[in-house]
Amino acid sequence: MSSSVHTEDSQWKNPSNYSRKDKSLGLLCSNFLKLCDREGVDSIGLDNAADQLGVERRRIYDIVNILESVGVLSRKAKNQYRWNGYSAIPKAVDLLKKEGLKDHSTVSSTCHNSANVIACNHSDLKEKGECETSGSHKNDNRKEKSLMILAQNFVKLFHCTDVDLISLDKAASALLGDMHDPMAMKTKSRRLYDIANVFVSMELIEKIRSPDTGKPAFRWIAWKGNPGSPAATKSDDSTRRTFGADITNTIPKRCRADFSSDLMSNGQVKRLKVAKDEELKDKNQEISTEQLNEHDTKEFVFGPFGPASLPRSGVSGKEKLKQTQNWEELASKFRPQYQNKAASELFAHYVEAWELWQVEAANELHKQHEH
DNA sequence: AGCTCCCGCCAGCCT
DNA sequence: AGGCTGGCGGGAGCT
Repeated sequence: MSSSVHTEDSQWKNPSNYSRKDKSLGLLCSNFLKLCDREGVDSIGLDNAADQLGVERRRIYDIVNILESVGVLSRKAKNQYRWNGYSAIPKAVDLLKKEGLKDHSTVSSTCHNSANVIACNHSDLKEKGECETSGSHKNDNRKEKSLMILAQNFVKLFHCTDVDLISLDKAASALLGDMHDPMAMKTKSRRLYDIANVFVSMELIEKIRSPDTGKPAFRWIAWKGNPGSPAATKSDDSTRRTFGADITNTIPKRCRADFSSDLMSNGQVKRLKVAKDEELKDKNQEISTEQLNEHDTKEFVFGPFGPASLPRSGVSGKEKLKQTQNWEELASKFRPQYQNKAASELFAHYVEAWELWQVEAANELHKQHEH
């Protein structure tokens, strides 16, 4: 099968034109997301993805593990992952946040700072209550070090601590806990780069240079944005690397005015956003379930909106219109954070589909009233 | 020169 | 036993 998702894919096979950025995890992630985020895609086979993306399977593991950490994917079976979509992120992050805050209160007596609290927490979304202090089991030790757990802990750093900007050093040492062996730090940094590049390509975080140290630092931007902060309103290209994940980040950083009010604090904005996202997700799940019930199968699991060509769900016209209005209201308050090209196109498609569907629903209701 | 991170080896797990 | 999964660190590209 040909690779339609490679951007400029001709040169990367040519050694003379080889550029490292063509193989970056961030770019690969973007391509992988393009591959998944399409009509009719419900599950993803790793082999298939690797083939289509023209990379070895090993790289796909990295991507899926990180995506799984924020709920975008979930493992279905060996070699098979379920595509949950971007709309799953807020819920997953909220879960992580709750988990992180809960652990903050339970282990804060043994951990010295908020960053270490995160590192002390070995649990993940699937395996709660397994925070073993000894780390005696090899398996547990391995799990603790897994990219998914690291990614989740990385996310927690942003959501369970007061810090806005997390430096590479700080993140690495936080993810390491009390251990500060240089080699371990180096290893952790490598993994951190992997995770960060994927998150950057998803535009969940951005990488900037710390104004104080000039060292790289990360900021959560997906919806925790502070409207007044410089990085939230303009792109700081001078401080950003131009290869790797940043290749997908050429567009100035998102405008968050749509879902952040001047009258609200950061926390309020975030809580509101999470609530909205959850509501949106719940509605989406409702609709998806109906679609699936009515039409066989695993055919479609869409993102936040269903395309116009979708079969009608079983809800009544009135309910449908009400649902439509709710969605419209939500859509007007909330704009997706993913402003890379693929996500923009996808969102444009959803909006268009949604408008069509809305008109049809209104017409149908109108007809019912007349008869 | 130091930072960044791709690449693939290989150990552990699963079927 | 063989395939799958993914931690890990060497070392090359990049700034």
